Amino acid sequence: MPEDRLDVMFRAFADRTRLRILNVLREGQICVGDLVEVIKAPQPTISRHLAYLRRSGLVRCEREGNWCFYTLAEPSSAFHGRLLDCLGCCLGEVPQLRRDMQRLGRLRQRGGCCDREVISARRGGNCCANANA
Amino acid sequence: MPEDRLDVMFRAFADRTRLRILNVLREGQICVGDLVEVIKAPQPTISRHLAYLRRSGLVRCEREGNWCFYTLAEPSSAFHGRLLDCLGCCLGEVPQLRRDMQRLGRLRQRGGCCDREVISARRGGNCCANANA
DNA sequence: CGACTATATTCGTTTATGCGAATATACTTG
DNA sequence: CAAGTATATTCGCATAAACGAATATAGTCG
Repeated sequence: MPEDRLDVMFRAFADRTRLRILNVLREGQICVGDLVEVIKAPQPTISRHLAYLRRSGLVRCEREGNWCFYTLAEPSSAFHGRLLDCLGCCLGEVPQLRRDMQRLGRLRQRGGCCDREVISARRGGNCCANANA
Repeated sequence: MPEDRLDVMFRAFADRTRLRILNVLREGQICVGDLVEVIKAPQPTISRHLAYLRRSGLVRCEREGNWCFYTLAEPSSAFHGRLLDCLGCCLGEVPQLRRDMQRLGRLRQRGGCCDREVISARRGGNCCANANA
């Protein structure tokens, strides 16, 4: 366990985009495309922050077909656990996080980009508003 | 209460020197000169980090004659409280913090730079190894 | 295998952050 | 008020961190 793991974790929380991602993950697993929708940031930005969070040990990623589902990692130490407690308190202090939760709720209702039914119903047009194609 | 107060607090913890200062403050109030001794960093560096911590609301400062005594601020929110809980866990994960505590202990034994007895006993030579004079 | 979708990474640039050196300020004491 | 001590701030620089744009990779499906 590297000596600076702790600094890296604190830094993860110190960036607003990463904090928002972590907060969204509290509601359970989510795929990258849905995160892009909820956070409303470009996909590469989200992926880069997710990479940071992976390296820091705060999130885990599980691939399923084309999709990568991210979840909060199980606390690996007392410190890690307390940090997640902080996360729980953030909602009360940052309106932006509440707005994210609202968007997440609406997204869940209509089915995210990796929802099987949604996918089969969809003819053309891709999931996460990639400006690429 | 500014919207980004929370980010600022997280960032306070994300710097190793500031984390060390906060950890030392858990033992009670301390003057800047003693902090310089314990952390073993130049005085302007310490003062700059203390300024950051003051602005973030994490520490308070009380002047007494020539000395400024710093203490951890009372938690101003649930979030703030949880953040301090994290701080308590850091000791178990960062050996450097334990070494700081040892230096602090030894310093307390022989009396810090603002110890009245030490001051009166001292003839010439200043407190905090300022390279200025 | 080729087209397509979802996600990840790289590159170049901008911006934020920390530091050393120098200096300023606040207070005390003679 | 002058000298001395403790602390704070400013400035210039070096490094780190975040971002947009472009591109690469991994998987699916026909």
